[in-house]
Amino acid sequence: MMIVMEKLRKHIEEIIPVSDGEFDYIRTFFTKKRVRKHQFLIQAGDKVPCEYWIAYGAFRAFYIDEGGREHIVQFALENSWLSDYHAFFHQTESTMNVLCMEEAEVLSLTLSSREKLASDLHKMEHFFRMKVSNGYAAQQHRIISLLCRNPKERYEEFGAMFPDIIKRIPKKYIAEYLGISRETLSRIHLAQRRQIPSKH
Amino acid sequence: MMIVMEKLRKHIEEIIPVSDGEFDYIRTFFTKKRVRKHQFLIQAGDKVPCEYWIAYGAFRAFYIDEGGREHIVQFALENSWLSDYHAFFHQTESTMNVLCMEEAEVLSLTLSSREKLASDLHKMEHFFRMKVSNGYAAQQHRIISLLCRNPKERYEEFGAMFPDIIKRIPKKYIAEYLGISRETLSRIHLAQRRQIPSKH
DNA sequence: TCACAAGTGTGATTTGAATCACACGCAAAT
DNA sequence: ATTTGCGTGTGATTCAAATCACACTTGTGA
Repeated sequence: MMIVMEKLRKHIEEIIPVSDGEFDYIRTFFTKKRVRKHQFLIQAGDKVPCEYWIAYGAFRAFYIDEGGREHIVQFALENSWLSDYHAFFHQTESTMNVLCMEEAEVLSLTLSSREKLASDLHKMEHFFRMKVSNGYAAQQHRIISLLCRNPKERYEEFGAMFPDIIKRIPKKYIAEYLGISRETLSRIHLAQRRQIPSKH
Repeated sequence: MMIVMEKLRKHIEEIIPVSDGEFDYIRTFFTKKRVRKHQFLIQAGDKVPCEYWIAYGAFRAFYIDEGGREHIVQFALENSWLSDYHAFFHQTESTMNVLCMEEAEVLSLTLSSREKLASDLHKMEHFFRMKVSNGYAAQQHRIISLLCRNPKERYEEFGAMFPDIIKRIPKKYIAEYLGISRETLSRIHLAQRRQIPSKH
């Protein structure tokens, strides 16, 4: 649908101005894809030719450890970019899985397209730099949170930062993101509900 | 010293080719600074006008939590870039401290210089994008390590990835980086020495 | 060179969170 | 409409790592 491309344009224009002519060029690099719930966008062991921009829908990117436990690396809702970036940049096999949690529409961008876009249009190089810089700062925040805060504090901070995710995503996955057991998060969550009695 | 600038040029040329003329321009944005052991490069509460490239020396960037405990965000040895990037990008007050651990020489770059350099020279925009992309991937690795691995595994992984840091930096700081208590790391370390008897 | 600080080792004790085990309600698939 | 599975709540138990307490060793600045 046209709407998806228009949405991408809006997203890009949050960082850089884009003329009609430029966007006609930019759009040619992207390929639209519909993804259904429970479908994998990336599976561990796959080559990772693309990164994805989420027009709408919800994904989780997770890593499975030796013991078979899932650990969530990233949640991605609309307007997020998503891939196994290590595998994507180095064109190696993925160590991560990316699974669709809500029916989605995404635009994919291959590495060569991305690099061509960045080298052809200085402003797109700038756009990608800004995006990854923000991601870097956000990840640093998460590292500090993992190092400094206990489960309760991490959950509260997460809730304050991402109220939309708390509402949409099952708690068990929030627990996997925060490095907390399902049960511990349930008890924290209960304690919170006791403090703030329901408003209806 | 000239040598420092030459070293910077080599560092940049690992990513992009740079002509003599270009480098004469690039170098004008950087300011050399000597830093002594125990000196702060950034203190929590300071404005953060610059990021720094380490020509030689060693720094630790750490965050102090409410309980007064230090948590190490980054070690930076020669050829690393270092700042409180959140505060730097947003030109707000630092929440981190950066302390010199070994006499150092650094080149500082203000935010406006950095952005001018990136917008004047497309290839420098590319350079900075590559740098931050690599940092992003490295941080993601660290997050996965914090989520998936126990203290022993984290220490062993760290040792395998950064043998130079293990040698140069006191173990107590490694512990703070890994989110482990000093004592636990000491016991892990002892267990390792028992397994691999000393070679002399 | 001497004294004090910083870093490390090691035992005993405590504790926060994981794990185990089970029940219950709701959503989705047939 | 009903069965199956997924997400959640909750108690009992275990356990890994933090904390506490102290000694020893090394580095270093006056």
